[in-house]
Amino acid sequence: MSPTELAPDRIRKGERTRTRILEAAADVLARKGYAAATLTEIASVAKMQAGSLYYHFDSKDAIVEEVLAVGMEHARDAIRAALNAAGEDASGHDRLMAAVVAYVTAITLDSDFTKANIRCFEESPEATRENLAVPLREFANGWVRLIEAGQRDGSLRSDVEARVIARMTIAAMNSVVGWWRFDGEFNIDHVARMFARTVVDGLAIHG
Amino acid sequence: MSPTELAPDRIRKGERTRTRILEAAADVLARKGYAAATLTEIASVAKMQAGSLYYHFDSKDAIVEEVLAVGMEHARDAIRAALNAAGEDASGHDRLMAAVVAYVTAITLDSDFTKANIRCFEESPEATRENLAVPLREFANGWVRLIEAGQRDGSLRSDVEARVIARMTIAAMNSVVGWWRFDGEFNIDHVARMFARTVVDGLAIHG
DNA sequence: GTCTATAATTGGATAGAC
DNA sequence: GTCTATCCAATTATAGAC
Repeated sequence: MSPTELAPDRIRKGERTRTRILEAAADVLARKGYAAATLTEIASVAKMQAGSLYYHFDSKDAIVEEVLAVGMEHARDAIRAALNAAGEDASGHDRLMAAVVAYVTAITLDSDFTKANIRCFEESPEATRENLAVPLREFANGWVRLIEAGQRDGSLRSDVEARVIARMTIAAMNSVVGWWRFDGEFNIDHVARMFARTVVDGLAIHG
Repeated sequence: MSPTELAPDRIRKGERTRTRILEAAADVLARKGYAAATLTEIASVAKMQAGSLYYHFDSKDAIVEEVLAVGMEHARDAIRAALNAAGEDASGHDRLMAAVVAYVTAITLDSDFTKANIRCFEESPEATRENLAVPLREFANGWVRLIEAGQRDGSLRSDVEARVIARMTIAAMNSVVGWWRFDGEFNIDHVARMFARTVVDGLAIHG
């Protein structure tokens, strides 16, 4: 907190504009995908001109990268909260179930950041994907650890490879953002529970 | 068969070039995605110049559309063959299991056309997706019917919505092309059976 | 049928006024 | 901080020679 820093409300103003741009970018990226998302449209949604974006960001890819990173954080936070609610001593099966329901709910009902991340990560340039490799791997590893914990405590079947099933589960959950609509036929909580019942109970040891 | 048609070997020659272009396009589309696949690179792989493509096709999107359509046909054929082999009187559970193994195998080991379809369909222009809406819906409906048949004959659980689980299953299977490598850690037949065990046995009625 | 050359368009990025 | 004007690179598509 040095005396040379800007006045508090001036910081907030600059931050607000930056946030407005990121929200606009998340909206456009989620709807159009990486390549079709133009700076002109992002600026338009943010109610400014394309050139003005460069005062706040160095490049299109810098904007995209931050949107995707925020999307991953949102998802991670939602899962963490659900796992804390479930408790450390719940079975691996029950914790995986809770994580699936939380994640599916988060990516459909929450901000556009998670949707943008899911839709655009694979389409984005290699440099962007490399910069996000650490949080992405951490995200994937979280699912692997959940499954492995269930295999260890005997609540999930052990004759499948946790790393493979984790990838499969993530893809299955992510697909929901491609077709689910808020005003559609299915209640998202209903969808999330069907997923959990199929994938998680498919892993369950029945007895 | 009018007398004005071209000589047979001339037809074959023209067809071969056309096929070479489609194969080159499938290769590039599968590796780079829709937007990053340039006509220059497609032409280069097909050993010709970009301008020459226009003798055989009207536009980039015409090429893309045909590649994606062929990809869907390949996948459909692989599934059909497996279902025929399983037989009409196999249980819904066993037929779904056979279809999953066949499809996962097809999209990883077969031509680039299926991979291009899986990677590029969502990124492709709206007009392209609309033109392919009928075969796509037919593909999805095939999985729904497989699941519903199993629910009717009592071999699959009925407390989930077949349309939702079909979409989930398709996405889970498609995700394999994103990470599986021929020379990687996992045998694809092994992966396919793990998927079938998890998703299909997750739907199974245990007793 | 294929090539070379080029038109036409688009979209990311920069410069300078205000 | 934002705008307007403009540059520059890339890419689809066309024209005409061979």
